[in-house]
Amino acid sequence: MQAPLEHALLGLLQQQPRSGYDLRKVFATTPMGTFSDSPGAIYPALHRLERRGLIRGQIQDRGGLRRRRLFRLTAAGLHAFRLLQERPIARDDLAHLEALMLRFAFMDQSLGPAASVRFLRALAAELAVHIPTLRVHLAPDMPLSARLALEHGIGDYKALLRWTRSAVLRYRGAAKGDRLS
Amino acid sequence: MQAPLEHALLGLLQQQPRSGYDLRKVFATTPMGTFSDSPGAIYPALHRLERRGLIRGQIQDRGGLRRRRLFRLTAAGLHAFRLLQERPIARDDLAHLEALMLRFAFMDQSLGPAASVRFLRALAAELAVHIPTLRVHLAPDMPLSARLALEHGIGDYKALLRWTRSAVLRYRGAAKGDRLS
DNA sequence: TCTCCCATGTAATTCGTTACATGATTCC
DNA sequence: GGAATCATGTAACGAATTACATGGGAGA
Repeated sequence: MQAPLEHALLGLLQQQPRSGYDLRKVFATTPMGTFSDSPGAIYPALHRLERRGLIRGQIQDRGGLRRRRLFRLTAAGLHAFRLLQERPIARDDLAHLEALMLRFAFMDQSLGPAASVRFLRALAAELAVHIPTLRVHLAPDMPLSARLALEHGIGDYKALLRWTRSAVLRYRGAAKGDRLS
Repeated sequence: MQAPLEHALLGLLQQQPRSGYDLRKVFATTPMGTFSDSPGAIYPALHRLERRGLIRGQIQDRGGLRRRRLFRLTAAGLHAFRLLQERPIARDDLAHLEALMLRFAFMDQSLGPAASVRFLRALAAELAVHIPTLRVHLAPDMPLSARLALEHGIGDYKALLRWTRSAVLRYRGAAKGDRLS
């Protein structure tokens, strides 16, 4: 299972049980808005995950109000989600940074802080290799807008690399804070 | 036509005539690697664009070597591409920055530097409205990885805002350079 | 001969989009 | 009474993915 939507759904359901409507609201109102909140995307995806045994929906009858289905991860679903979270960072993943960041956002809850730090280090290593390959495309005769766009792209990866380092430091700080309290 | 792939293909064909294979190589070897270079994506997309009269493929018979089809924009295709490039920046576009940057990369060639500057200003205005709405989601009790990911997202938009301003200055500098030379 | 690169295509399947359909409750 | 919100679904269509198929040339 490669599909980013299903990955996101598993991550959100791992946090807490939610209904399809709850999930739609997450996509409609939070920074996870890269995903569509349309019912035609979400309900079929939930049914697929349920058919594969990764989630289970429980109908709630709440006197009067329309019934809703609360979905939660099964043991198999939790396992599948952890596998997705653990998978090593590939070269092509750098072309989809939003997906990587979403993965990282769920990292503490799925695999714990130590895995988060490992993820940050692996990401930094990939970035260090990738960034120099981008500069090659900076030709002297490009249109200015093309050049600026490419410069922005490179700057973006460099900023991400700086972020990975500061994020590792934040984990150190958090660990020290734990010991002190 | 909303499809990002078709938008990218029109942009690349507007730069110069290319074959399907040429286009695949662009996606495989340049920073435009967000798009798939698989033949199952590109050839059908080219056929669609040709059926709609936006591009025209000319078969080259090059004694011995396998024939290739060189595609170029038609007048209708150029018009359609300009419309795509001109379209105002919408709120939801901010969730897909890569698509926006790609649009900008083609801006000088499709609409000229004045349009590029207008685009940068419009983008800055949208960002100024959008960034404050993200901070709301920084809750005190988030897992650290989630918090760091969100902080990165916000920092990313802020860096983009700074970039728009420096890019406008680069256009001013370029104009001044033109006058001086 | 074998592999790599050039070059174009199709078929099966899956997934997302748009639009439509339904139905209850709350608030004005 | 009408609009907004809660809540779940389906149908038609379009498009991407993966995998397969084909065929020629160049160089080891």
